[in-house]
Amino acid sequence: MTSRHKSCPPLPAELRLDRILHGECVEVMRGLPEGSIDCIFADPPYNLQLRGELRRPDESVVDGVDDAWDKFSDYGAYDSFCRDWLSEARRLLHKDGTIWVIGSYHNIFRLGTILQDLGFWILNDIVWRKANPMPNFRGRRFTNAHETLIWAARSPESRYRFNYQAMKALNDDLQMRSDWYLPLCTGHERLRNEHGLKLHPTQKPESLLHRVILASTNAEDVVLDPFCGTGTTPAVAKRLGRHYIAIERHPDYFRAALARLALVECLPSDQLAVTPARREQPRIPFGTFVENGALPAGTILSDRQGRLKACVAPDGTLVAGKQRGSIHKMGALLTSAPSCNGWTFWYFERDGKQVQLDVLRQESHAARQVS
Amino acid sequence: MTSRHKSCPPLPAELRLDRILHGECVEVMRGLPEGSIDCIFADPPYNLQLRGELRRPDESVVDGVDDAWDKFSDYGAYDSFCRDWLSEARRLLHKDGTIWVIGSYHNIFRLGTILQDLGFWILNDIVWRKANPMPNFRGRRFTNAHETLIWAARSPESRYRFNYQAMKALNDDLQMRSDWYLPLCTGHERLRNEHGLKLHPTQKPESLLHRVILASTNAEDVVLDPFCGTGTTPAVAKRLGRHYIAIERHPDYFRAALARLALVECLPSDQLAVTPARREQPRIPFGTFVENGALPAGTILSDRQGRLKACVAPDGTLVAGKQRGSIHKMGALLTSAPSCNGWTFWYFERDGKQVQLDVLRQESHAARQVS
DNA sequence: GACCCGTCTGAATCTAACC
DNA sequence: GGGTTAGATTCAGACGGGT
Repeated sequence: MTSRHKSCPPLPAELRLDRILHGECVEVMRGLPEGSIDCIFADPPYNLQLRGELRRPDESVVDGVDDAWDKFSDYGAYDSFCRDWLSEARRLLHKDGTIWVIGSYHNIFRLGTILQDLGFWILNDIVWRKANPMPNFRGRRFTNAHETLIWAARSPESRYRFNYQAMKALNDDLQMRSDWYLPLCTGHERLRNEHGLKLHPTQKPESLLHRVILASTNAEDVVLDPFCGTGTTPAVAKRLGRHYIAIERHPDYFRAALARLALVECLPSDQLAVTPARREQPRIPFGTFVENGALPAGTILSDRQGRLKACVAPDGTLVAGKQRGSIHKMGALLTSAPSCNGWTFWYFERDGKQVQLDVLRQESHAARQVS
Repeated sequence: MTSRHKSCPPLPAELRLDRILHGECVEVMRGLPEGSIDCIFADPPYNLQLRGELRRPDESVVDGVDDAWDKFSDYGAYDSFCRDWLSEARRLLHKDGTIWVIGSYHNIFRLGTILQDLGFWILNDIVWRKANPMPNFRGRRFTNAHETLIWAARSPESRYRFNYQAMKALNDDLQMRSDWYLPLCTGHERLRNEHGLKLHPTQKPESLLHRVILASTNAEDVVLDPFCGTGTTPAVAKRLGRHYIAIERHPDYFRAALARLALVECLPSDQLAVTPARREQPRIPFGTFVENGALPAGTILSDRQGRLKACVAPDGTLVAGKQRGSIHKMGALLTSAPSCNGWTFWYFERDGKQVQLDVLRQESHAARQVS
């Protein structure tokens, strides 16, 4: 990529850098000069359409998002809102600039379609796999354990920046994949008010922004966040030696972001080094081997002596007589033991020999390159 | 969910099950009866932005790749094609039916938007994390290591099927998350022609369909795949004891699918069962245990901490002070909770120990199985 | 200080059968 | 079809207090 700082005329006088601006995002963006931004990160309202109160099994109430800023009358209103701010975003982007947007299934398909329709060129969709998502309390869906980011260049012709080697280094010298495993923003990082309540319902973790900014910008590039909330994007940008412009409408969030930024210092330039990636523990559910046909449903397992037998069901449970349960539970049940490691207890037949279940897991670990 | 097989009039004579149909998907779908399908899996053509040559869904080549109008017209043509087949899909779906679509960032945002606009209700977006994705050779993007599935009900009011316990069992007794780690279709599973070349460019792994079908259908449900390719969906459906209707246009794929299905056998019905939903187990009224003397009238129940007490009345209600009601209502009343599961809330004394009420019910279920 | 245990919480479109 | 009620339903991680 030819950097803006090399290929373009000097910045217009009206672009003052490293500021958080208080106001409506589209209005404020209209006041910024065309082509002046290298990278945009945007975390717009999700239009969640939540219907009622949700309680955990222990009857405690989930403190969900019920703020007015997330409510839209219908898809049309949401689309119109997004076309407006994304059009402004495209005007502000340098011709080689890129944009990141984050969302969930409620809104990400609208965002992706509008990006494509406006002429952006999608480079990747990235999955933020949450280490500690909220469970599905009613057991009616899969646990919603991820959010999606779209990374797009201003146009198909953009010679965009991608710090390939930095991403590879961040991932133990393997190419960085499109699925990122990161924890939620909790603990001390989560900003709280004087009552100890979260200040913002959806504060993003700095680790996420760290990876985004490190991947797609250079030091001294200009990063814009039109919905900056409590200031995660400008905070990480500042720490990593990038310039920032951030916009926030809500006075509480705006004040919190100002205070937060005052405490952030830019890393010395010789320390803008990568942080090590957290590797996930590879855990392989037994059901995996039923799905992939290594142990198809109907297979008979036995214990080492061949005295106890059980049949594999399509969902990875074992069945013996009228009883059904996991490999561990059934091992315990049939031996009247308080507990049992099903991986080492059960055997299956392969090439006429009895093979311990755990062998499958070991083989799978060996084959598995990236967790 | 009330199954189609219980709540609906008999299938029209024209719905002949367990067939692969040769033809254009929309045309063939038009010939099938409304509301006759329980679940649809669709892997439509991705078709966009490939190798500088753009093709419309009808395979005609779009020229003028650099022309903005043609790009728009290409998205428009793709959208129009998808609105057509998704509208037919919605007509065919039973009111409580669900649909799965799979795609990549090239098309999944168009699909998601159209699904929402047509009135489908998204339940989850699922990320298929590929165990062995193709690396990014040019080092200009993140390794594209996943595809996205959208799971949606026909409408927000659909009482859709989700085999929660089976999915939990498949994942070592933890809720199944929205990110699935599965290998690509390779090796013996990959269909090849006489030259050893892969027969279909994007054959999906059976493990993916196993999870999809197990999660969202019952045995004997009807599964439709409008773009069945080499027949992965009908093959897994048949093995798992589901009915199928599959559509394929390309004669080579159609023939391969026919040959493949001829070799697939359905699992014996006693091996098809998965962990049942507790909701679907036979209900046992609490009063049963008062009648049969297991908990005679006059028995004192307490909560787990032993702080709240209530007395069992002859009709199976509980009495505390001036208040009387079901085990659930009294648990809710005494804790000021909006609701309460009395089975797990109340304890009684047996052999000097506090035993949860639900244990009685479990013992009764177990006894019922044996008899 | 180390460890255990109980408590709290997170972008959530979160019930279904019966009368 | 609407209202009522039975009863199904949670995982990881941070934090704080007690041993």
